[in-house]
Amino acid sequence: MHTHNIYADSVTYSELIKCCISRGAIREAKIVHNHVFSNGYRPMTFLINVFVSMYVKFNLLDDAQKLFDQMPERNVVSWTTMIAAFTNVRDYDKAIGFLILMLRDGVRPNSYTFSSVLRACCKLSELRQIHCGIVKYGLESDVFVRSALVDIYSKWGDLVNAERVFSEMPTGDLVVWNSIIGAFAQNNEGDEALSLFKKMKRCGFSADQATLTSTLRACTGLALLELGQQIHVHVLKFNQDLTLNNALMDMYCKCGNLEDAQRAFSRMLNKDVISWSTMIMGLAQNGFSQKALEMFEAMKKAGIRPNYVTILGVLFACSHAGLVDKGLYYFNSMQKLFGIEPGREHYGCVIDLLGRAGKLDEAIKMIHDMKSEPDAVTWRALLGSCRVHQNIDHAVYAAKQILALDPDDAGTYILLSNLYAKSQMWEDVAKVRKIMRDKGVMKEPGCSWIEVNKKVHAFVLGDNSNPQLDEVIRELNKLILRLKQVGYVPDTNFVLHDLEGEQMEDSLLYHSEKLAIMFGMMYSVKGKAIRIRKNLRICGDCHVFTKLLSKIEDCYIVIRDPIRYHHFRDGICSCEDFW
DNA sequence: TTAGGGTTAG
Repeated sequence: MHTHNIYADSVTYSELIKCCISRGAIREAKIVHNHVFSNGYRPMTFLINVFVSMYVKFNLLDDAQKLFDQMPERNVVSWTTMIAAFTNVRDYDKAIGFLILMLRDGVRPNSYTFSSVLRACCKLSELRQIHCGIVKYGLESDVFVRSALVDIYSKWGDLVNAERVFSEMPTGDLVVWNSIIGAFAQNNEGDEALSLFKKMKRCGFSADQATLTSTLRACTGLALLELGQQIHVHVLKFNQDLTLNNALMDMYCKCGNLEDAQRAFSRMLNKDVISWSTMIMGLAQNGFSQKALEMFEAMKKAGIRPNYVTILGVLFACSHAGLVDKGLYYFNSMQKLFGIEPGREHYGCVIDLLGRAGKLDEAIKMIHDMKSEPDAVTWRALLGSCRVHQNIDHAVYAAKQILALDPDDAGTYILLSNLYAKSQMWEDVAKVRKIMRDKGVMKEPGCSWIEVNKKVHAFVLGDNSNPQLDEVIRELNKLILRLKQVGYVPDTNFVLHDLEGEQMEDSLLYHSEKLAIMFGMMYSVKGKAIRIRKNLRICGDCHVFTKLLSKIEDCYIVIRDPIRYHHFRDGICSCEDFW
């Protein structure tokens, strides 16, 4: 048989190997391999490629490489198979190394090669070089190459070039659309992601799992519950897609709708570590710490191994419920119990945990004990606690550390100046304000969003462009009067700077969340939850205001700030005034 | 006739 038609033999062998691969028959495949290479038979390059890729598919990369090394000649497929294999196991160095060897060998890369190797770029400059290669070889219009380019530019945060690759070529398929929608969704540009989603549908493409997952992520970022619910309808078509259901659950959690999140969670037949971690973190951020910890126990019982992120959720729950001992227990034993080395973020949670509980000295000690270098986020956790406990000395210390690492951090200047103001240290307030002016550091204006009838309404402190603003303020004034009659006193401690009396109270009265809540009360369906998302953390006065309001007007209000959620009902907030 | 792109939790 060996002396007859080599080509016909090769085709037969490759069919045989395909059979082995589809059945996962490694032993049989190896027998075929040995047979082919015995008796001095010299297989064609394409047949050896089949064996190389067979070993790759069986995750036997060493065997694949051994065979590759022995090949008398290698074509573009041989090289590309190895490059793709290294990229898939994240051995990016080797993938790029093989690309260079391939070029040196005089083999011309094609669209398969580039679509595989792009993920292996470890910096933007490397990516630019490979992009040049793509243009040079005339492969920039290949849809596989384009989707890979869009994706990798977005992973490096370069949305400008991602968008350029997307829009400068008229050709495109669903995956290219998914890449660009995912690019914006992953970089917190939900609005743009959603508008591309609409555009995609107008172009006649229908959404698949990946599209819906990214679109849900955009809704999650913007807290668009109504739109998210609309997408939920389409999710049902892909009933048990794990990734998509995880995204759906997260959307409900981040929109403060825990009932639907839990409903989605319990409907899932398969749950992975992300499903559980999402639910744990979702419960914790919404103030249901106890439930989050119960969920963690259930997860372990279900035999799912916690990972780095899971433990962050657990620590977050402990810290926001004031469970110091429990949190410290998990932190101190995470290595032993789950084999997870505490990272910077875990330290951040524990510093927060200690700080909230008023153990500021222990929190500082924890920072000094950290294995990794503390970063601005670490110090901010401490500063937040100093704010809660009004500890000026430690606050100044923490603020200095933050500003050394991040000199333009407006939030830190504001926090510091608020602390000084609260302690009536007006000279220090003025000093901080002066530094801000000199450095040109601008305070991010407070902004709140509310979705009513699938439309998003934004309220920004000091911005009068909203046409309904006058009406909202009129109603808000009436409401404030009613609240004052039942004991509401605006807490001017939260107004920074040098305003006095009436004026001081004014800027506080119109904080963006108050406007958004008022708008919600005026225009959304009565009895329905009023859900607000805001860009800054809620201030103490708005917190008091909203609690009282939920009681007097018998309404349910959910406010999501950048860190956590507040559910106001019947005069009580789910955070138990601890945030 | 072998090789390729997009989706989830902090």
